[in-house]
Amino acid sequence: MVNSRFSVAIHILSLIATTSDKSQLTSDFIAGSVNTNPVVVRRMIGVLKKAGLLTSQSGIAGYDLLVEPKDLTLLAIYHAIDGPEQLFAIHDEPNPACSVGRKIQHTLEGVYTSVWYAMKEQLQAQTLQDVLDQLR
Amino acid sequence: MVNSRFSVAIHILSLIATTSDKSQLTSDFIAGSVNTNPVVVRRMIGVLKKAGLLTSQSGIAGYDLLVEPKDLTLLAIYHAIDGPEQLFAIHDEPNPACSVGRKIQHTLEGVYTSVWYAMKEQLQAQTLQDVLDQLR
DNA sequence: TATTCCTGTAACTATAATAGTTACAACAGG
DNA sequence: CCTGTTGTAACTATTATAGTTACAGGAATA
Repeated sequence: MVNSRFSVAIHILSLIATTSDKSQLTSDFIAGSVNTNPVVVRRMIGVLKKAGLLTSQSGIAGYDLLVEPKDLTLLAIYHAIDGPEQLFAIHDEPNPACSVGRKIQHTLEGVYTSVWYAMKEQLQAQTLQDVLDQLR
Repeated sequence: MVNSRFSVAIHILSLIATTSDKSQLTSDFIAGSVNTNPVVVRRMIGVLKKAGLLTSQSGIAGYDLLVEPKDLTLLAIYHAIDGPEQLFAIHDEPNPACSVGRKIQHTLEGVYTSVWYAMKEQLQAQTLQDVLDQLR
């Protein structure tokens, strides 16, 4: 199972999208909703900011989305947090002297790529707005 | 990224399927092809055996598949090694006092389920025989 | 200006997953 | 017996993840 960063990122973005009172929207407040540490939140927000999904100003409470929820696909969020394009790890340096070992990496890459594409399609089909609609 | 057990399992099963000289097929030989420790191989084989995919006899070299490669889907292998049905972790105990926190877990479960189904379909569509064909 | 609240970030710690390793009991067959 | 093998428990090393402490610096305001 992959880590919970993707979940936390979606949670944070949902809060930013739905909280109208910006002065309330501090990393401390967000951390209280996510149930984690404010630094973990600020760290994640730094990543999302770097990816161009939101803005913030040092010293001032509040964050703003730079992309409309309906235009923000879950795939874009996934990429923002640097989610891997390969779901399954492939073991290192299988034996090239063995006919299976020689070709297994390339073969598995093909298999995993088809799996990843199917996943990708799902992530692209859903936006932050869809998530917000379900949160109501 | 998920661990490499799935890759190792497929590698091991491929070797068992393609090695005709059973006396050669020891955990040591397999470990040499995978490039890992024989105990790691025996451990994994124990798991696959428990799932009913192969047999072995204590003290005797050689393993035998119990399912025809063409009938063995990658999904079955994935399930055998207890691959999680949920790809992404969801953070624990979001704040129920917050409207987002209250519903985020359920919402994300729905999102991740649709992603998992797409993945599942791909894993079910490919068999060990497909892998063997590509290894040639 | 001093105070307060906030962001941004570095550095450290704790925990858990993963894989690798050592060790050894038990089985098979010459 | 002796050798080579499987099956398993137990331990270690490495890494990823998340949580935490600490603090520099911006912004607003009394």
